Amino acid sequence: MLKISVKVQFSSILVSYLSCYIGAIIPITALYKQMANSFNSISGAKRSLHLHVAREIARAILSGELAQGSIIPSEMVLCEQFGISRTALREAVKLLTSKGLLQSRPKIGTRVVEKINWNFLDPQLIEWMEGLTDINDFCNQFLGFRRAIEPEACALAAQNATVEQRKELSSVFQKMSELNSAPELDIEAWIDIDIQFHRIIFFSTGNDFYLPFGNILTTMFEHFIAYSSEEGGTCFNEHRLIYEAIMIGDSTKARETSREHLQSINHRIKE
Amino acid sequence: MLKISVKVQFSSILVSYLSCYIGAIIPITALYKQMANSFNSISGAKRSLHLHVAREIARAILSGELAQGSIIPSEMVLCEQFGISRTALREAVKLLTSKGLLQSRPKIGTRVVEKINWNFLDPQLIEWMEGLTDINDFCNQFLGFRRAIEPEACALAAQNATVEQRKELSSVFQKMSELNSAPELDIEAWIDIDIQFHRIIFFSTGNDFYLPFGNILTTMFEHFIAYSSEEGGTCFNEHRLIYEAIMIGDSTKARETSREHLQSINHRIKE
DNA sequence: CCTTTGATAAATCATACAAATAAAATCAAG
DNA sequence: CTTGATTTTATTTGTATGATTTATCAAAGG
Repeated sequence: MLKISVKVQFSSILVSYLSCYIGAIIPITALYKQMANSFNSISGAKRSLHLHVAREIARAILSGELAQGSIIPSEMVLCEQFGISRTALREAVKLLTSKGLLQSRPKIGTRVVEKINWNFLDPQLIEWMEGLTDINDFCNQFLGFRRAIEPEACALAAQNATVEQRKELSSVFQKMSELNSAPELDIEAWIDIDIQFHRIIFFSTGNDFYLPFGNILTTMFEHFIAYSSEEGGTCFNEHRLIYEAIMIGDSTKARETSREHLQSINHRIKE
Repeated sequence: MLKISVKVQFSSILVSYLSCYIGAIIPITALYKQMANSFNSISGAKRSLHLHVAREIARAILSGELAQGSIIPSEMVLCEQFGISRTALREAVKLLTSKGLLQSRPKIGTRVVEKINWNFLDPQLIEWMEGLTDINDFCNQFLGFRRAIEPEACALAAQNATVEQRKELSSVFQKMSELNSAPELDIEAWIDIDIQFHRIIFFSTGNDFYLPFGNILTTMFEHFIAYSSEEGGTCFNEHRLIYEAIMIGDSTKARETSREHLQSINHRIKE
């Protein structure tokens, strides 16, 4: 713990933010250690101190409480407020710098970068948005994005998937088929296998730029998108069409079926 | 500088890597400070020590010298090899962890994550690939990726661009037109304005998920893709068609013209 | 087979010093 | 006295280092 005298004047923004999310009076270290276990299970994101702090700062940025272009409080001030060492804080800042949220220079301080430069395609960043945006709008934007990516990915997969990948896709589809024919839909299992289905397609494109979308899709499904049982049922046929097109290597058909699939679905929102 | 005695046995992989890229004998700190100025101008990436180290480690991973799933040498060993403090090394590792390249746990060490989880859509990561991949293949993959993203982005921009964004696009197109009608094509200026043209389109989609592609495209153009003068000429008409479609809000036409543009181009490779 | 214990590597803390630079203070020329 | 250039100073991030804590594997012991 730092021993310098407390400066009374500091960013009112972050203070209000802190009191909102953590409570500014109790030293965060104690509070954190107290909560560590209960939080661990929720998202697995609080294992390390710097990650916890990074998340808090990121959410302050994403929510707009720390305005774009503004200078956040200096390292010393933040260390006090979070009750952590400079090492931990700096690692948190480095993490956010890497994602395009912050940028720091000597004497100037650490600045919140313009939204234009935020790396929205980072799964961790997407996770951190939970509860900060209008989920409905967010999911619709994501859908508008999937409509660009997935049809092309399916077309490429139909063309480039290796034998092993086709086998894997086949076995996943098999499980999908079993789940679908069961008397009652096991939603948990369906979500899991649905994610796997789409992941394999991205990995089968033979194009490195499509790889990250497997994780992005997974994050979105696990944090923002919910299923209804009817939907799972109706979706199966569409998945079958995509599957068949990829397996026979018909890229045009794969693109078409995927496009139709994405036109028909309407993401259900969590909670 | 660490004062512990040098352990003779360490990862031969990283050693060979080091001797290859930096030279293992001279302390890196000195060497780095010597090179700092000359490097600064090249990419601006060497300003800080941890960033420099992060880049080196990242390139060792991207090139495959540090195998996926393998454990990299411990902090102490790496500190010695790079001649830096643990602080700097840890910040470098945090940076790479944030990009999905590394993951570290107590007692285990720091592991290279599977390629599946690498964040290929991070501009910095793309920058670091310079010289490590077959550029031709890399650019073709990128083209296969643009073919998915850009037509949709153009369609969305036609639909959602604000008045200010349309004005901005218009002014950029104006400059494009001037450059095109000049007796001799100013390639530098054309690249610059071409990048701006596409950036504005991404920013005009009204969809946050498209925002990162502005920077990705910029990075690719600046580091991997070269222009020939004839190409700039033939491209102008295609840009005009896209521009007009967006300005009149015809999303279908915007999608089509963009698609045609991407079908016709054949990325020229740098050098 | 299960539990305990020890060794090890990362995680965090605390402190010191270096480097960069914005802003203030100083100096020089008109 | 004013103005512009220059130097100095103060502040903030950057780097280094050693101590301490925590998590986890692995081996010893019940």
